[in-house]
Amino acid sequence: MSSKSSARGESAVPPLADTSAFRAPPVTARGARTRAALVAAARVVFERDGYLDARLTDITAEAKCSTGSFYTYFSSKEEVFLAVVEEAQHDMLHPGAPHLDEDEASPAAVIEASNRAYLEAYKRNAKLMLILEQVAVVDPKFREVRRTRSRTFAARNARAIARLQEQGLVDPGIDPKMAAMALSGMVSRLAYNVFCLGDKASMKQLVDTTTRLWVNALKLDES
Amino acid sequence: MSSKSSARGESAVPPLADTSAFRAPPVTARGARTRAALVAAARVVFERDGYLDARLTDITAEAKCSTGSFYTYFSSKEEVFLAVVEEAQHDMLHPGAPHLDEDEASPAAVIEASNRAYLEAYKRNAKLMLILEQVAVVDPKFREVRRTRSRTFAARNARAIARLQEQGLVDPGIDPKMAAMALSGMVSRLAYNVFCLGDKASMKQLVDTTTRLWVNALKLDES
Amino acid sequence: MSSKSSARGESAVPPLADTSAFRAPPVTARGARTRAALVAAARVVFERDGYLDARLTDITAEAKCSTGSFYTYFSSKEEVFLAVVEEAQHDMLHPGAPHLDEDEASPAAVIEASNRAYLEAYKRNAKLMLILEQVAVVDPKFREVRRTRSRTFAARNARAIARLQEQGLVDPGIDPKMAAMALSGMVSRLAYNVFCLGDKASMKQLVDTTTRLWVNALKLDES
Amino acid sequence: MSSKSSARGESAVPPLADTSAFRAPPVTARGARTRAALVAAARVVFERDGYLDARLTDITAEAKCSTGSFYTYFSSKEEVFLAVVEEAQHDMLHPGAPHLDEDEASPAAVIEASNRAYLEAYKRNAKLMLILEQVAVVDPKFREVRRTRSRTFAARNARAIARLQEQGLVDPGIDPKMAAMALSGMVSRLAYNVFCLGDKASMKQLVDTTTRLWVNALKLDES
DNA sequence: TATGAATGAGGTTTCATTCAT
DNA sequence: TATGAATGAAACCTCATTCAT
Repeated sequence: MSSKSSARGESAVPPLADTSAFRAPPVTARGARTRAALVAAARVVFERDGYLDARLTDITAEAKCSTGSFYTYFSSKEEVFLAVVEEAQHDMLHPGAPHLDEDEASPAAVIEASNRAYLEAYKRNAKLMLILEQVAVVDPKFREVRRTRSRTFAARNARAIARLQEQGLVDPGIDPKMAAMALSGMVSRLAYNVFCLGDKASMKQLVDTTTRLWVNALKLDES
Repeated sequence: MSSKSSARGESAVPPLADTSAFRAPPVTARGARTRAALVAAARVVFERDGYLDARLTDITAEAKCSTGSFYTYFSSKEEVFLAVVEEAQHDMLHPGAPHLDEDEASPAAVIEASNRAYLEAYKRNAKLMLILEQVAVVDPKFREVRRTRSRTFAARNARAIARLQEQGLVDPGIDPKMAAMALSGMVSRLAYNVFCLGDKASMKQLVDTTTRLWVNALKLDES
Repeated sequence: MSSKSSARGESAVPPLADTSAFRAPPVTARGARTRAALVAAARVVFERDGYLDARLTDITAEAKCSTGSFYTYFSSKEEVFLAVVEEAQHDMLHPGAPHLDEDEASPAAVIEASNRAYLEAYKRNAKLMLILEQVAVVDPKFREVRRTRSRTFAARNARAIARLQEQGLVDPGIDPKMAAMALSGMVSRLAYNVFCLGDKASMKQLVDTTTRLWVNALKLDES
Repeated sequence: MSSKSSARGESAVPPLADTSAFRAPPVTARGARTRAALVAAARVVFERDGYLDARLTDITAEAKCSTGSFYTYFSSKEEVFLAVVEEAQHDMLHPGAPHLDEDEASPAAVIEASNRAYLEAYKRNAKLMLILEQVAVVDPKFREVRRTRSRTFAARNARAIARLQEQGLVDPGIDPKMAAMALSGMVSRLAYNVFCLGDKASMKQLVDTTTRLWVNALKLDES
């Protein structure tokens, strides 16, 4: 259970948790295949049944392997869930869509692109995010996973706001960290309400509204 | 167990659920005391252990009565939880603090007072809100309770924004409903992050930031 | 889990363990009946199948009650076993047979009566003693139970030897405690070998041999 | 797996079991090394975890070889344990210490030397003896191993007592076999209590007490 | 109105052993 | 001779709810 820090290259994204002390990773190709099948199967089952109602035997059945094999790679339901969430989290934090060149595009366009990317990634992973929200309430480990996402976005946005303030484009009376926390939260809560809880709004409405409110809230000078 | 709306006089707050079909309310004074003790005990146990880990026997033990007595007043765990949440929800929607007179105070002052009242009510009920968030994910009935709160606030705010637009004080390009949803969500998500998940921010920071962002976002004319 | 000392009146026998913190004892007659049935059933199953192979469901089936009822009275297999062993231990330490009056009977007769009583009690409880021996190796709690028995006998015998030394009837060069430990061990090991492991010897041989060896070993003056 | 006796030359020690039908002994030097590493590792793991809790994977990990390799040399957990116990049993029955010359030394000195040798060998192998005691209760094959040790000592002692009776040095009223069984048991039970269960006594106390009690019990004429 | 004993379904987890490479 | 992934049966325990007293 010792905590070895695992370098992840230049990525600014902190790892979800120390997974190095868990089950040993597979050394053969067959092992890797089985493990991957289990993670994929787990995602299916978790999204279908929720965390609590997901039964390990359903996961192994879906992965077409025996119960025992599950424990070759994971030591508990919690641990597969972490593996599944880690994949999704990666997609959330690094959506494939190419970022706009911040030097060329207008700040408003950058904000719009960023909000759209976030909302679309959220939509792709909505079911899992719902489950994560539920588990995070109960399990501190997953609470941390969830907060890692929030804080990563908030920090990213705080830096962007500060930069715009330096350029004289944004209301200098604003605290970049608090504003970033509030505005990021606004977007994610909206995403949660719409994609997870079923509030009604189109993607266009979401992108337009969030972008306009960001721009207004920051008093972004669009001249 | 289905949720029929039942008028409750002039209150604008929709009831959480139809409680008329549940257990008959206590008729004797002793019965009323026992029931009250159970609700209080349930709040303690739910806040301490969470919904799923709360055991009925712990609640009855805390209330110093027998297991059987529980079923004299409630027909299930769900039902006591509803009773507990109903109390808290009432406090959230009708915080004791006197509202400013909207006709005399400036719009910004009204927004600030409103945000402060919300944040303080959230803080008082944070533990329970956390549990409710968890249960809402799983149980549609409580999802409804949660959304009732969101929509009550959003609707209230949407009306206020529309009124300010009519008075020419707010950016007419804004969709009052979407903006209200987004801005209310911003406040509640902030409250959730800080009071439930432990993010760090002072009450002053929260009130100042949310107020400024609301004012900016709406392009509220403060002249 | 707090450890309340429970007085047991004038008995010199220490309790096996603190059972007061376990499940609450039954308060109704029906409860007492069920609990007693479970203990009796447990003894049957443990003696038949051994500790490890004893399944809780076999015990409840034998006691004609549901699995759940088991957990009303005991929190684990370990705990019923303790209850069963406690009964047997009581029989071992207080065999019903009336002790000889030590003032009137000759010391050798007292020794013989004592050895016979021990051997007969051991024979009655042999199956359970075997199981206890097995469990004691693994579980410190039961190791303590087992040592309690050894030490109770050794202490009792040490006092008797010391008294005889004071009366000038026994070799003064003997250390009463070590001798008692050794001679008590001799009898119990013999009992174990014969009644548990199947070595062959008649009760008469056992009583005669142990008595003679005790008398000789202590150089008991029989004049 | 049945236990056929197979002569092993002049040794008076009966073999524990027929090992000829087990896995073929290693033919290469590497194989011999692996097998030896497994036996050594098994002793470590058995002493540390007990028989039941010892996992084959722990043994192979300790021996730094793969799971599969285990089955190249042993066909089951039982079989390694037998190999481990056989080594220890050999040490118990043939302690390296040179026996006194029975023709020259006094009988009491022979008894003392014999008891000391036994107690010291027991001390060396105490942990394993504890495990064996546990397994013997459950598995007839190991019960036999254990009884082999008891009976070997008892028989050896019975012959010695009979010889001393023939020489007129010992109480003729004693049954040599029963006395040997009882007195050997006394020593081994003492060793078990002190070295396995943690009763307190020094080696000197043990040797002095057992020797004196033997001498007294046999009414050994030391003139 | 109060009591507390009884119910019972069903998922998680373990690890000796096999066998394809 | 060495490797390590795959197998799968089997049993403990929980706790919301009922109901006889």
